[in-house]
Amino acid sequence: MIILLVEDDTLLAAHSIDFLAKEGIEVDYASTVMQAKSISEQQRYDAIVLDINLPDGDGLSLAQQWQHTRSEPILFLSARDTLADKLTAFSFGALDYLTKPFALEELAVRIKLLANKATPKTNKRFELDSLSVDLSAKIITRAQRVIVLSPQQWQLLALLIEHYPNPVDKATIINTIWPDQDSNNNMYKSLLTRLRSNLSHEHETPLLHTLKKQGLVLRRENTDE
Amino acid sequence: MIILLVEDDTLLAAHSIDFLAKEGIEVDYASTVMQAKSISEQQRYDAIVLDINLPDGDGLSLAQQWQHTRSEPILFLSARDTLADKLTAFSFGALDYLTKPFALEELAVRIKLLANKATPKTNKRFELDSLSVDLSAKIITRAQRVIVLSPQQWQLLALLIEHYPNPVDKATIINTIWPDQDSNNNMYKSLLTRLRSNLSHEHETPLLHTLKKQGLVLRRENTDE
DNA sequence: CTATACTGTTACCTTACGGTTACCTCTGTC
DNA sequence: GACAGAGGTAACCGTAAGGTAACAGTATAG
Repeated sequence: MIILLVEDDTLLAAHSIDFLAKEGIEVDYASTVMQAKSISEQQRYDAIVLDINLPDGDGLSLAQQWQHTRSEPILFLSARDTLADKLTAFSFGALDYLTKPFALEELAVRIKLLANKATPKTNKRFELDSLSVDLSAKIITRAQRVIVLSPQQWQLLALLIEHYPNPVDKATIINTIWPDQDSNNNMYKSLLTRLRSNLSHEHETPLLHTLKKQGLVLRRENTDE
Repeated sequence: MIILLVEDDTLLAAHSIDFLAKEGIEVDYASTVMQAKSISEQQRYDAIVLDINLPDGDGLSLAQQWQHTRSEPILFLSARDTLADKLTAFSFGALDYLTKPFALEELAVRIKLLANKATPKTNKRFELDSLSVDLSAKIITRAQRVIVLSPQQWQLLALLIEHYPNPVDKATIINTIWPDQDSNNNMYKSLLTRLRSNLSHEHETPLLHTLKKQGLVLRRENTDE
């Protein structure tokens, strides 16, 4: 079992890593948002433990960015123990929240629980029509042809796959891809056109359908009459 | 979503039930171990919330008994906040542990998380005659034929399904679909005609019936008053 | 420093959604 | 029987939401 720990208190981190090792939990460690991003690039974890206060940003926005590109369960650590803090964290995709100071034993137990819950989701492959997506390797093919997507396009596709076969609300998409930006409808339209054109070359059946006023779906059938 | 709450503090229980109801969580309630056992006999829950200290036993042993007979995720409540207490609870199969006093909001969030983990999203379906509606995926079929509805028509159909098998008052419909607008009766009539024509092509039996002066119903036959 | 890719921006096109109107049927009441 | 009032249908059409293409600014690589 391997987790990612992002925590700027190096002493606490050292103790944690030490203790978790005894519990059979391997730890990748980062002390800043920047580090966390680069370290985690090529790795899949069983869980991610995020401190909220970090020197170059905060764990919350990091979690938000990862919410739809990564599938790891997230546990937040924070000295802040007000209800508002906790609710915010959960709304950012946290699956658990531990206030400092905490016992390392409890952290270990909760990590193990999160990791166990996540394991049944080992199936990391998505198939629809002639489209095939490897979510962990980030490789997409359509009818034997390899497709390369830009970061934004990948984010959108991952979001749609995550909700498949249900549609995703346009507002949700915009909030996910442009978390802080002012929501510009044109950016959304452009992104959509681009993803569409990449996913279906030539005369392949379109897979991205928008339900007016309701959102965007990934489906096979052409729902025309 | 329905949960089982076992808690001997009736005041706390009442508040909790009240609050959870507002969050859309239905609660079966028991104040003792005995009660909990008999109430839960025939029911499957999305999660179980157990107080540890109970008048006729303790939540821990209850959890232990259920460990192999029931599959629901368990969250413990307790005023005891020592590490040992927590570790014990987790070793008895707890998936979460909340120390009293706690905020009802946090309880609600954690319950929802537990319930989600347990149930890998099953979409809500509605079936009537040859009509089949997937409310999450927003797919409608009538006798294998896919039906596409406009946003307003969706809203209306969803509203009717929500109240099925009861009729929905015309005023309610108008207020739902045109919340701020001035209620124009013609708009209502148009919408209704359009939805009807979409739902039953050709000679299929009509499913939308208006009961004079009472409202609109989804029904198989016109079994009027 | 050039080349390339990615994304934000603009301008324009197309479609079908939904409001409007006109007219029809049916039922009940005086 | 005529009229009122509710419910139902069909057609018309302005408009906004959705879709596309081309351009520009910025980064990143080589």
